Amino acid sequence: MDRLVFHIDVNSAFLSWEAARRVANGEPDLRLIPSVIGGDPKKRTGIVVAKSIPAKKYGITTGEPMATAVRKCPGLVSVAPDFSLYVKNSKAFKKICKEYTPSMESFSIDEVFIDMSGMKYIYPDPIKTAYEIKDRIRDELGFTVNVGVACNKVCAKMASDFEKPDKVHTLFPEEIPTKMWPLPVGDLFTCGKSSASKLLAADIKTIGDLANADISFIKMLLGEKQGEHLHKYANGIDESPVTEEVEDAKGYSAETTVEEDLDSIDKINKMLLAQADVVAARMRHDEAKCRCVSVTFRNLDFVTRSHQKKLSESTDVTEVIYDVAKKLILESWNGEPLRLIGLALTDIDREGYEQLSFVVDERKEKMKKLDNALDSLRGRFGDQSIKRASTIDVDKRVNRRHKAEMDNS
DNA sequence: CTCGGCATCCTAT
DNA sequence: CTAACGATAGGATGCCGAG
Repeated sequence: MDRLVFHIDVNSAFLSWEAARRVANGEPDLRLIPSVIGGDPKKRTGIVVAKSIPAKKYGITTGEPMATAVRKCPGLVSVAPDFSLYVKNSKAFKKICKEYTPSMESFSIDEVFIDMSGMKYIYPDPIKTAYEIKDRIRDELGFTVNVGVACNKVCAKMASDFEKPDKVHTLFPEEIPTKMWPLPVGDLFTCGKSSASKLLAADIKTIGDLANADISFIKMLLGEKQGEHLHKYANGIDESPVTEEVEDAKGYSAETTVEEDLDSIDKINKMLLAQADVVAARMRHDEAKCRCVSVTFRNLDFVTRSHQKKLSESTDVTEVIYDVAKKLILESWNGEPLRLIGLALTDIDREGYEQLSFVVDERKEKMKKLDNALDSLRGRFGDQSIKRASTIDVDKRVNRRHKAEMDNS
């Protein structure tokens, strides 16, 4: 039995949400002028996160440095991101989507899949329902979405990416050759830069070329998994279910591009402590521990390296994590200046109770109490309220925006 | 030969 | 003139050494 899946995607989400707020305040509509959401163009970390359609006409692309965007369009209006606004809008948008079926998967802050297969009797006309959802979001919330209607997630996602904004598109099996196959192969979901260039080198230019190519040849080109996936996607095949449950995190990480290069072990360690503090607190909030710590760093030539270590025992103690991180950087950093430093905790352990040992490690218990005290203060006053004295001077460089702020009410 | 550990690459929003 | 450029997460892959 064929499924019925919708993919609902907010058009230029961050920019639309900022624009909708301004319009509600009687201010001009950012969507009608060349505008972007992005960082400070004077800082090297400033990139374009979202763009208006007029900005796109100047050749401005998502992800490009703010400085080049301004060069392409001197009058460009740029607005700094406001994450709390996005969380509010995201929730409102998902609430409407969820009214149509119990089976909704949050794919990102601005995208959902909904499974409408079981809704045939309540919503007998899928296209009409798709239009209704789209129009309700526009009229009630003040921003537009695209809806893709298909038999599986990949086709629904490809369909929602057709003409924008404020559109409903279908991609049913019989439409695949005409609507999807003519597209450049790089437009296929999960066909990124690397896969696209390998395929192009083999003269596979369109999704149709890929769909009709020999599967074992594609696997040879792209590797076993990626080859299999892309070949199936190109043929419109995707069995993956729409899943409501939010999966537990498999890792916690923080990385920071610094404004001033890190050229001493001291500066690096301060960053690592600030990151250990933030990332371990997030992990503890989820009642998780990690068994692996890794550091990542990037030099001025953009060469990125990483070094990791598996622990003999899982931990959630900031101090332990920081100690391992210091050791890792000591073992792997060659002294060259760095533009980025990061800390990741993986190999997550969610087994409830830790084993009681006969010998209680007093030091460990004390550190744990300190962490708990810090966590509860953070819980009450927010992440910013408490800092270790030694990290205060680097703290403003640490980006504390994280998933916990995004998810969950 | 298989497996775990590790470094790196790829992809997404 | 070029290339320049985020944070976070998950998965894949290739290599190496141990058993």
